[in-house]
Amino acid sequence: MPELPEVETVCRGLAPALVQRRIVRVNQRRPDLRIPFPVGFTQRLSGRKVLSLTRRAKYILVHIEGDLTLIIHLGMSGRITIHPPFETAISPGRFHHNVGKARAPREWGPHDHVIFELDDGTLIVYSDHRRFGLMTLAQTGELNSHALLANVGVEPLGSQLTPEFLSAKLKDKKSPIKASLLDQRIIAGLGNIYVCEALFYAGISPRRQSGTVPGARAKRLVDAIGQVLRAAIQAGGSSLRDYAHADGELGYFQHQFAVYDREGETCKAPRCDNTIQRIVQSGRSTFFCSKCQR
DNA sequence: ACGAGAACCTGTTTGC
DNA sequence: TGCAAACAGGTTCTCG
Repeated sequence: MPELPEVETVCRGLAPALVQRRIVRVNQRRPDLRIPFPVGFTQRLSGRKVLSLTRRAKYILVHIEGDLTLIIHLGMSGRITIHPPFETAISPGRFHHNVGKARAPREWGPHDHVIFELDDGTLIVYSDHRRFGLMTLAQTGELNSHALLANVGVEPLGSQLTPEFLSAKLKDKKSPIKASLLDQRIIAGLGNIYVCEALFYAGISPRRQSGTVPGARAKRLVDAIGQVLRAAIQAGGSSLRDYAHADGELGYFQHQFAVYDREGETCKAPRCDNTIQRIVQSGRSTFFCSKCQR
């Protein structure tokens, strides 16, 4: 899934299609994703106008008139695609453009779980084959206290992520720094890829105890996190297997990772000939250079 | 209270 | 070639 840069990219891609449009119909094709859809999900959205889109951590927040916000999480494999009205389905999951003709009745693929129809005929399709994603509704005015958002930490690209803040959070922790950076209650939005990448650029071993990071290392880490995330957003998010841009293109940008998924390959640091290692930390792959990261 | 591991689910890749 | 195991961007629950 999408980590913060991918979610940000989806948000930005979705906004022009959604904002100021009215949702005319919602086709909810199963009772749940990771969690059940809320009662009245389709009815509460139908006929309402979308005011704006924002992102908090890895959540997409679709703000809708009438104090309503649609909260979307893409999980590991969630995608959102935009299908303009002139597009016609040729088979489940495949499309071609057919300008000027009415939309043909279409079949949906087994993983197309929610289809939003907008007042200009555009379809917004949420697909998620692993179903680790979720959608729910909240009152816009009470978003910050919503169970899903109440405990998320600071935005890594916001002004709140400072070396002092991070130092204070890590000070008494014994767990490896890798685990702390994945903890959404501290920094919201980092995932497995960008944690590996940020630790590499900061020159910090993923195995290092969190409590030994405060100080100069925390400064390097904050800088590295910002640098890595900004670069990824600039590049339009990293396209991996299950991720597509909001416009539905598989527009394949091959992100150049320094360490992620590069086990056995040579370290990219200027004068390093070391081999990237893969280890498993709390059940997830970590990639790092044991010479550059201490 | 904390941290590691399992569970949730399906598809793809890897290894024997 | 074929089948089974391992693995995948995340979150949340349980157990020690």
